[in-house]
Amino acid sequence: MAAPEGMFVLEGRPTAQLIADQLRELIVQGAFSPGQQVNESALASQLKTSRGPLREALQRLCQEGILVSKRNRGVFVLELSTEDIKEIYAVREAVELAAAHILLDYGQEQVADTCRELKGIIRDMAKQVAVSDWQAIARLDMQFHTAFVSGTGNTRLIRIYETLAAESRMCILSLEVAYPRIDVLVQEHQNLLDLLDARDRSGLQQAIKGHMQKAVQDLTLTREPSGITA
Amino acid sequence: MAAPEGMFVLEGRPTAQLIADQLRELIVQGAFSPGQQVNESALASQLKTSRGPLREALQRLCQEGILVSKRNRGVFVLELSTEDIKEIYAVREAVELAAAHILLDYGQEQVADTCRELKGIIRDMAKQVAVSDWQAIARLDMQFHTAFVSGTGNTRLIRIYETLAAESRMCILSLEVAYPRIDVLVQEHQNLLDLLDARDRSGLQQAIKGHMQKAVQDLTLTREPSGITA
DNA sequence: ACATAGACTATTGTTGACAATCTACAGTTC
DNA sequence: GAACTGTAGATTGTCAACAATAGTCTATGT
Repeated sequence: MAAPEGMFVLEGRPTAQLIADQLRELIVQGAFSPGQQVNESALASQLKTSRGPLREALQRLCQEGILVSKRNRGVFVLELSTEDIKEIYAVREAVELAAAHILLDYGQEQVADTCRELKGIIRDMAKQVAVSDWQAIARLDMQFHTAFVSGTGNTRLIRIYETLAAESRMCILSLEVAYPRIDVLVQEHQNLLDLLDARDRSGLQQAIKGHMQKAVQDLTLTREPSGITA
Repeated sequence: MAAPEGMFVLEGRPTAQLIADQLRELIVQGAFSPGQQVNESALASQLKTSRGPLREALQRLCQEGILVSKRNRGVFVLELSTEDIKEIYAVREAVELAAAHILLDYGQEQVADTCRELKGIIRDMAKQVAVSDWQAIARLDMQFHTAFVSGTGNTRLIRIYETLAAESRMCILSLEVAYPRIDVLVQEHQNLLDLLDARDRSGLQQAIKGHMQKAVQDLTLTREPSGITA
């Protein structure tokens, strides 16, 4: 018996995961300041739940890396160092490069859906750039890259990237307005899309590397004015 | 006041993490059969703890992917499909390729420690091959690759790879003796080490790709005799 | 005045009991 | 005999109270 279309099981996912998703969104939106301790009891009552499920959710976020746990001390919001930023973008580069290769191994028609989705995101991005809604731009930026990786259909790659996306949003958030080149932003993503659509493997590869390198530069320069490159 | 050398805080890590590590090792060693339900109460008493901490540990393992959780049903040991195997090795390839590039961007002397460690692992592997201790061989195999990635020093990349390593061991376990070419095993890893030591970037790149491709072939062929390659 | 020892407080870690939900089996009806 | 409904058992999900730990503040002695 096939379930009627549009009818889905109520809350099929575990509660802890739902709470974790909610909390993650709060954190990447900056509801907590970096380094701040997360009080279990307070949060539990705020989210209308008990400490048990909440602790399970915190466990998840600790493993994802956006929270850090210290025994008998509690959990704290991750403080990002320049080292962290470099790490995050190095891994993002690796994942996106892999995604690019996987996508280009597929046929043109299989990539079409992804291209269409990316195109839509770029259009939305352009709109938000016109209004200078930074929060929305940051979200769409990550949405673009997440959609790109999702195109591979590799669930593990996608899961990994979602974690990286959350951390990236924290990076961007932690230094406020960190998009020094708004005008280039849309153009740069459009370029990635064009290269994918043109199936230009080495071009796309180079573009991804460049995109990540620039991001790290932008993010680290505002932190360490002269750049203490070890 | 710096803590005295060699003296470490008793159980500095959260309990849930310790339990998770213990459980992961049990699962990877095959103490549970794939698809089997994990009974919380039973496990809790076995591990001399309560259901609370145990559930937190299970959350961790669910997120890692070696357990799957169904609401109001419980958690079950992951059943690996051929699709899963392809996914896992695709991501492993991506991570190891990234690790290779990062390592080769370092200086020769920085890579030396990693090479030394890898050499030791290969030596141990050769010993276990002589005795045909499959469990030990599987462990050393993953230890080699984990050490390789650890050489990068990128904590995020390492964490990702540890999860993949656990899943890989489950792959190998689920089809019993899955090393059809014992003699080549040591040689193949030695080859990877030599290429790293020689700083042969493209050679190492190709070797990693080949290594992973062969692994997927070995693992999937025993499952689907004629290979239903979609 | 400074350092140290003690108690105090706030927060986490753990436990056991209670409630909600699902699967399986048995009984009933067509 | 087959299909459906209702009940029973087991297991997970949730909660609130208890215990333990780390950090802080104060008091005391040198």
